[in-house]
Amino acid sequence: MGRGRGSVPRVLGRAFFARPALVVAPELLGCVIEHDSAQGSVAIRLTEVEAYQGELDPASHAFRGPTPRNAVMFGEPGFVYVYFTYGMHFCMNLVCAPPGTASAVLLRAGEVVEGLDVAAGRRGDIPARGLARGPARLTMALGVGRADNGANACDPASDLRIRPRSAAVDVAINAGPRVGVSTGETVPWRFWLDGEPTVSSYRAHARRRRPANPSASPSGHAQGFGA
DNA sequence: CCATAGATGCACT
DNA sequence: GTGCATCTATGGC
Repeated sequence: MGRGRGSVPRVLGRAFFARPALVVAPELLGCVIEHDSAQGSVAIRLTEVEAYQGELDPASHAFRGPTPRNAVMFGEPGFVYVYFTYGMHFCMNLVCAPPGTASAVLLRAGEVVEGLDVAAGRRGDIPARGLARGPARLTMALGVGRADNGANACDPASDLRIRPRSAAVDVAINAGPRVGVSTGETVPWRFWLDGEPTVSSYRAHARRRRPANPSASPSGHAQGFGA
């Protein structure tokens, strides 16, 4: 499904990912992640991502060096790092920077542009914009799990691959603090497309037994650059 | 819309 | 044992 007979899907190249996550992340907005499975293909146009800066980044799984779990992050750019969290959710990253540098971009949300029925079968009968609104929801809608850890998204023959933007991004790219992270960093490492209903609403990580922070931006559609 | 609680497996201290 | 790069259900406004 989704490709002409005998043609090969166009994918982003290794060189695109062989740069720091902070550079790659905003350029991924509008690109399309696609997964083939026995149930059919699902494609999602990315509307929200987050950069993780490996050993420089206290919030990164790679902050304390390589482990069996995060090994893929230290490997080839353009490969997929899938992790399991909260006892029930999978989230997926695209690895950035040359091997040895654990830089990666978390895919946080997107718009299902192909395989709507397949995605809905996995996520249930909810408004379409909610199918991939949130990193674990996006992964579920795609049908991605443990088995996809280490897949090469730059391989056109891969079941899990990343396509370039099919159209220019004609809205503002917003930047803000990451979700679930409290490192006190001043650099905004979360990026999203302005006005997208598929962007997950921002919550300043519901810390256990701590009052809500009234100074945090409560909206998923917060201000853009320099605002 | 917003806020909170509970679920639940596992990597790592 | 602790704490998750989270989600859903349920409650209030």
